[in-house]
Amino acid sequence: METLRLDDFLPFRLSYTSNRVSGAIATAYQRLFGLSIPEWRLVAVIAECDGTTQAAICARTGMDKVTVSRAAIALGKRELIARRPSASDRRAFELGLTDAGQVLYAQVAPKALELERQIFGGLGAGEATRFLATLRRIDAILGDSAGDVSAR
Amino acid sequence: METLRLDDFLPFRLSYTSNRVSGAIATAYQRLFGLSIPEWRLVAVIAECDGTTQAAICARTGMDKVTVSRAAIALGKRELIARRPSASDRRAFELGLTDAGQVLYAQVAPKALELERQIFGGLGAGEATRFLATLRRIDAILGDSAGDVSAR
DNA sequence: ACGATATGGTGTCAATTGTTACTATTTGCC
DNA sequence: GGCAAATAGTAACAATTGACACCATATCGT
Repeated sequence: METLRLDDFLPFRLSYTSNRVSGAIATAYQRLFGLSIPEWRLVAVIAECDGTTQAAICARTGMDKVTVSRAAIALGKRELIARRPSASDRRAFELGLTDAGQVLYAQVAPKALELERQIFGGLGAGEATRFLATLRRIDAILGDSAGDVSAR
Repeated sequence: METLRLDDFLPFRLSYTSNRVSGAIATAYQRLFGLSIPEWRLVAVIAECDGTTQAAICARTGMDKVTVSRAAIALGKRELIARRPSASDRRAFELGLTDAGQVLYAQVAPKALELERQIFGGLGAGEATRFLATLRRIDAILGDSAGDVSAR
């Protein structure tokens, strides 16, 4: 039997490292801006693409629609985003940053890039690029199948 | 201002892919063996290293001690692991697989390796190796500092 | 045009997860 | 030897998360 060593088992190591990175980032955002990870993701997506809807954010980020809904409500209450009823679909909102949201984003975005550099800047030349490419290849292998590899 | 694109933002992509992989694995283990991810990790560690204690498992896997405690109790109830009071430290248990646990492990381990191959086998030659090495480098960068990058 | 079905979004509930506090034992220090 | 501080493990609680049910609107087939 081929042996199994947890230390070399890729799904474990991936989860382990990812959790550490997420923890570090989450702490920083909470402390600096009072934003949870879902909330800051919404801010980032909306800044990139004004007028998106919650469903579009779900598709793009893989977050659950309930998570997105809660984050949107919270950001709305803090008046960081505006939720205008969509003209073309009266069930949906078009999400946009308010002025306050744009001010926040102007602080958040550079900080995000700085954190990224702190963590991934120590990698060798090309290493980060290859790493990102491999992550994308894994996504492709998992496919659009909601991720149930074992269902065959 | 250097632009921030969520699609290229490494902490996000890492979390995204890791969640998909974990989800796939978790579903498979739940369905096949009725094991949660913490539980199957305990089985794997104990199989590798008979007589370990819960604290050692925490150190090795980064899991919270409460999580480990719960998993150990659950596995004990199912009589997959035995929890013998440690001779040298009467607070601790020495954990070991029962006969039933070993039977289970003999099924679980090959399946784990097969799942790993299904997901990571599609990567190019050396790509998986480099990927693992990069994960370890990231761990090293984060250091032992409980992961608070922002605390400076 | 109209009924069936799908979709955007939210409320509610259950399960998971982490936080804090606690007991029992051990270790280090005087 | 005895007391302070640390550690192994657990319990009780709080917060996060996701699953499910639901309403309003939109889309599709006929």
